[in-house]
Amino acid sequence: MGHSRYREIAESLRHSIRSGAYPLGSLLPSESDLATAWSASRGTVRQAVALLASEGLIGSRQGARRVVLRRERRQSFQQLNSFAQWAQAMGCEVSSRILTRTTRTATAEEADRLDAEPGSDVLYVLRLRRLDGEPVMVERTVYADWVAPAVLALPEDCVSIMNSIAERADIVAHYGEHLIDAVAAGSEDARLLRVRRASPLLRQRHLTYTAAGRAIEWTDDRYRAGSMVFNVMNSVAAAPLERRPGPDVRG
Amino acid sequence: MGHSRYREIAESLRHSIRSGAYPLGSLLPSESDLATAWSASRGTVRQAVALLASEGLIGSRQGARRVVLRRERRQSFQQLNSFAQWAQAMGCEVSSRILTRTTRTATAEEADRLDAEPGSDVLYVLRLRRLDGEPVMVERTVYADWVAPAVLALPEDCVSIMNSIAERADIVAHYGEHLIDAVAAGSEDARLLRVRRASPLLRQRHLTYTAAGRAIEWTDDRYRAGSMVFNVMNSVAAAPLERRPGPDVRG
DNA sequence: AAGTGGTCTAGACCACTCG
DNA sequence: GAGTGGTCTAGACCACTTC
Repeated sequence: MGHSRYREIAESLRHSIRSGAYPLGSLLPSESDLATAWSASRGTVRQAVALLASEGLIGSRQGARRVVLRRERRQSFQQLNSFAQWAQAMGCEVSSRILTRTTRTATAEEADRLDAEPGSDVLYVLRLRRLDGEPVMVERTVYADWVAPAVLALPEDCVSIMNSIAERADIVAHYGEHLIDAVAAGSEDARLLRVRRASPLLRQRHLTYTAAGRAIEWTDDRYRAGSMVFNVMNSVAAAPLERRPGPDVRG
Repeated sequence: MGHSRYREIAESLRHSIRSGAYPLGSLLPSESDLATAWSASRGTVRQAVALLASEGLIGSRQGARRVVLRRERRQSFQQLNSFAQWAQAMGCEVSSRILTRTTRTATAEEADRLDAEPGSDVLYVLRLRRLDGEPVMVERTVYADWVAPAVLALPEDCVSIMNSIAERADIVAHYGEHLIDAVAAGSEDARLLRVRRASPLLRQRHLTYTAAGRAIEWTDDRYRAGSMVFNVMNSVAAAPLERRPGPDVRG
């Protein structure tokens, strides 16, 4: 993630947008103007503006100047994957407690998600997570067997498991897949989050992979309604988020 | 969306991945191999694989071959923005009915979202949407005043309002911003969706813009729990989705 | 008609992975 | 050390928007 010419140009444009030098709805300079201003080739300038477009800051259409759509940058991979890093970036005081940590046989779905043998062992972890002291999220994770020893070695108030196993065991997340829907609180959810049974929760299930495509964990996170919102920008050129039919669309 | 060389290459690779010629976890040919095979330049090949990466199908790391992460393609902008196009692509029979269509004064939030004068008029539309006959989603939309005439002219069982106003009034959506969370069903929601009051619903609010950045509509869609799931893939290189704090994170 | 972004080429050097 | 992807250049032509 070192410095490169196009990142430098992108960072400068990002700063100009954030500071209001290019207000919302205004037009960016043309590619050739930027190229001469930075004495870079047009290709390099295009890499810079493509980066901003992928962050949702600007939009482009053939034949017209690029337009400013947002002022602020979208958050990083780490912040989407890690509750702790998201919360800390927002300036909230985050705390976590592991309530259960047991080795058990994987269910059929868990084995499938983790790409493990049916009937093999997984490590199940139940955690309650708080923001500024308020219980906000219940997290239920199964870790693949090869990750389990690193997770078992952590203290029960560990703030970021993914962070810790990256540092201590060199297990690093590179890709993630996320499924987002709404569910009714079960009795355990209700007790831990201090809400009524069957009240609405926002659920984010996610599967995390290494760079080589090996599954690390499969997680079911449930947020108290009102405590979190997911946000996505899209355009005709790119639609990162997808809808899927739920299991009971038909009757 | 015409054909171009890199789209042609991307489509071919996408087909090879889907058909299993490149199985999950396998490595793609190198850029130079692809370039000679297609007698294209390396730049063009890079555009093709960048497209697949943006769809979440493949991952890349400097120095290593590209790896296959998924078999299936992510859906399009239209399918994220339009319930009708999403449902039709899945092969469901979709029907809609407009229950209310009234002109009223915009609330402060609506005026803000639509970038309109406070106190100006908007068109409010309440719709019930069904998949295969089952009520699945309640949609509440406010349209900007300049869009209202086109919407008022549509029949009450119009399947896709965005589609219709694109064809008839040349009002075309280019960008969208989406906020996803969970809410409890209100009494109107409960009656229309045939669920209990306060039961969980998945809410997708979205703001739609034209190519010039002008706001078209601000919508609150509520799905019966279990009828829909949002899906997103991310990587260290790109995180399209973002978390946000909800209004009541603090106590 | 002029300006702008979209596509494409044919090179080059560097940083990184892997055996 | 060989192979691979990441970055960059300096051109070219085309499609589209704008006036």
